[in-house]
Amino acid sequence: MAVDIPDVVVRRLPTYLRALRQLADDNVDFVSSHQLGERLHVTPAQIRKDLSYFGRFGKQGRGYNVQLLITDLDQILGLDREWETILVGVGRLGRAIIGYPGFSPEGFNLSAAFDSDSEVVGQEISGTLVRHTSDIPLFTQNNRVDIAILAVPARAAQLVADDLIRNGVHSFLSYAPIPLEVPRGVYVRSLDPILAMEEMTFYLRDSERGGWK
Amino acid sequence: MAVDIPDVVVRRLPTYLRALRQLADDNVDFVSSHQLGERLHVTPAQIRKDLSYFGRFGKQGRGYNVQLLITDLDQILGLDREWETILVGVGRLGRAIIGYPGFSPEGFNLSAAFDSDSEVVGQEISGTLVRHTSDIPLFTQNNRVDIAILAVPARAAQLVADDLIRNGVHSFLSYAPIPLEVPRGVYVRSLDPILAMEEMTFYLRDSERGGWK
DNA sequence: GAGTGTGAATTTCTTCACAGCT
DNA sequence: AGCTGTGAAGAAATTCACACTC
Repeated sequence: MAVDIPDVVVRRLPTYLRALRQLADDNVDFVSSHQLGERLHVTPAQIRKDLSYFGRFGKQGRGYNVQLLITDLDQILGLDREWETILVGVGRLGRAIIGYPGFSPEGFNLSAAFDSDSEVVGQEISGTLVRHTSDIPLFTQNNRVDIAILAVPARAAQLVADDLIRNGVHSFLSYAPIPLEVPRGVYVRSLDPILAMEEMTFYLRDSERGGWK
Repeated sequence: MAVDIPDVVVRRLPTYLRALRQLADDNVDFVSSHQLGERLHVTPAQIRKDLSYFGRFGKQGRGYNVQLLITDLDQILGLDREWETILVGVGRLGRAIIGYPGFSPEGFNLSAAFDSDSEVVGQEISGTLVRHTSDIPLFTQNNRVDIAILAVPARAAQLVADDLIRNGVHSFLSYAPIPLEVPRGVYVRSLDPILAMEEMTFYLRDSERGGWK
């Protein structure tokens, strides 16, 4: 049972995994924390320390076996299984998400899409049938839902999330530009372009042409 | 000249600003760090400390004047002006971004969109003409570009970024699921759904039904 | 010889606690 | 009386540095 892993560590693991997969594609067998760190702009010590929370994966003098470490990280991150996801909100962004080919290779299966607009309900988009949001309770009763992806307008996001939580969903990837208010034990990750942009403008603010760091 | 502001602080400011705007909409005149912190699940001390990096905005015994603090944060974050942005990649995601109504109220003006697919070049989407990526040099010569939003496939992202950097763009919001390799002085913020999902599955991994925190 | 794993040192970030202003 | 702003304390994260293993 994972006990006391700092959040920042968990946040870095997927990036390590991605770099390792790339190395594997390039038929690299072993990689040192130094080499990996160079690729990712992370110090070698950080990589070693991060991994040490989970076990001992390296070989002294050699580094890490790429394939083995991929397998281990897959298991640590829970990527050695399928995750059932649903999408709520089938507007322009929702459609882009449905059609996004990146989820399925990682084990994320989009099992259903929901919208409240009767215009779009009943349509099949990129192979997924769009259901009415009022069908959510029935669907969650009969189907496993591990993660809900929210692509609804800001004003609807909280209500939709509340509804999903009531129906047993406790993990969200939200594209809505508002902070969702959720009870303890519900996990939310937010992808908010506005927050990201506003953070950038701070650094851009008084730097016409480079060199503000 | 802003000197030594921790990154984490800058990352929180936009969330404060957002909450303050909401309070302003509700005609709240003054807010204490305690009240604001409660809304955002942040400790009052953190808010006070964060703001103290930039000046003294509060009134003892009263808290912060909401309107005034909004104005100050707007200025601190550089949101008291227009920012010229361009979009590269007009696929499904790119179209969603072009149509997203959230950017313009924050002062982000999408001045052009680019794609390499001749099918879409020349089309006007949500009022923005799509140009060919080969027009980027000419465009950047004649127009200010503060931030480029990348919505291109992973395999194209690095090349597109390199090209833009050569043409003087040094700030990116990237939706591509790869870590962009950029020279010093170029700022990249990445919105990567896969990384976010993989972080979540770690916490979900061995918790069927809540309580893993 | 090369590179891990890890306590210890260091740096960074957060919280405390209170003097001082309104 | 109430709440800010901030040094100082405390906690967390990162980096160092080296004993140890392959």
